[in-house]
Amino acid sequence: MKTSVKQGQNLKSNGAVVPDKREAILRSAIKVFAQKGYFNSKVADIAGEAGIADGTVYLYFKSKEEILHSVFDRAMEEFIAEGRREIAKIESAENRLRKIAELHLERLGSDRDLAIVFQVELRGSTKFMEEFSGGGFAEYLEIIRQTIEDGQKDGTFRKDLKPITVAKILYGALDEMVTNWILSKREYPLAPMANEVLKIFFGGVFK
Amino acid sequence: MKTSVKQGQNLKSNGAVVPDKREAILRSAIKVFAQKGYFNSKVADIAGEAGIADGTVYLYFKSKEEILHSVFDRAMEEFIAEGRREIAKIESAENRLRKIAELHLERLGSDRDLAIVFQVELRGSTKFMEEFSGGGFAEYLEIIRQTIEDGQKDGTFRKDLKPITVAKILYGALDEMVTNWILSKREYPLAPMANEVLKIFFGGVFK
DNA sequence: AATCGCTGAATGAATCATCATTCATTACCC
DNA sequence: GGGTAATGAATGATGATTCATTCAGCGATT
Repeated sequence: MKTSVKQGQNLKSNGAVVPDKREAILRSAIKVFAQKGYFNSKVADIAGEAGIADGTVYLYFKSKEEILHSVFDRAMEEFIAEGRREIAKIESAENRLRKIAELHLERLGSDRDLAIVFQVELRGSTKFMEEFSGGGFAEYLEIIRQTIEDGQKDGTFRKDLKPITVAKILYGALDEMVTNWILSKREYPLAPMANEVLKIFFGGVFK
Repeated sequence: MKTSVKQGQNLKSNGAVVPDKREAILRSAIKVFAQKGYFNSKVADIAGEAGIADGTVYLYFKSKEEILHSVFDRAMEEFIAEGRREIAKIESAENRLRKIAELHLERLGSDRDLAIVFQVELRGSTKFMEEFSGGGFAEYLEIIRQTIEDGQKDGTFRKDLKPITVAKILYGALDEMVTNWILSKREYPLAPMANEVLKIFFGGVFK
């Protein structure tokens, strides 16, 4: 009985249903998950937020869990794709890392709900973390690691540290910036923190 | 019907119930939460693990949530107390930070289940994170921040960065070491990573 | 151009399983 | 015996998922 939007029925030649509504569900889910957390979110909440009936959700997703999965998969995919694209243009390892850090914070900083789901919900279960580990996350970390290794080879970075460890440290520092930003009452732009992180990461804190 | 341990009934003069069993519940909860995650853990699982009846849990805790709270509060309290104690003995800011990093990784590295609850479950809800934020976590970060500030004042550390930001970066890096350690299939000692983190934190990655 | 099926999307009330929590009963200790 | 601790079966809520039913678009037919 809702607004009853005359949705120009997106059908494929075959008959499979396409986006539009699926997309709406995903957006709603991000919002609801961000607000109440995955386990405290009811499928009915998501449906309500999307302005559709509870049952409709199941025409697009097999289960509540699959929704969370999709949220993650889609975002991570885009994220990595953009990362690779941007990085490819850049010459020096230093500037590539710089770009990675900036993108990382810009992306999450521009969509708070998504950031919350990423920082908070994705970590909410070891199960998920493990899948995450084996999936997009590992890939992301690998990009950073590779860049570090490049920098070591060309003599920009010191060579007495394992690239993977260095990558984790950079990632961890960025990640913490995001988490703090999410939890902070104050509103502030996240992206500029990239520079602070990099100052330390590159030069250290010693005077 | 279990083992029926003749537990030397620890009663206080008044009549309040004391540890022993409460402690057992807490330990069991850490184990169970670590294994299945808070929301997937049944109170019955915890009781079972502790070898007591379901209802008994409620003689010691008001609710399932209170158990999680207690797990966190107790651990964080100890953690911070030990931190302060150890730090007080040390002269230089540099070495104080070194000690903080070591303790951080030693502590979590010596109790994997607790580490999992900390890294994964505590982040599983914004609600919890916020309480956490206002509580032990903020206190911990403040200790680090203060130490950085000390180091800036005595000229050990560069002064062009806000201490709080620097503190977050160090914390984030350590935190990531822990998370990776938890998720890793391989078994390796966590504590030694402190040194790696500090090398970068102090000196940076530039050659 | 009005009517008539037809098809697949959408609905939302009903189902069914899952637990957290309670509490009447029992066991234990002084 | 009296009081406290422990038990574990019963309760009650909750909420994911299902599915019988309705609805909307549309080509065919008259």
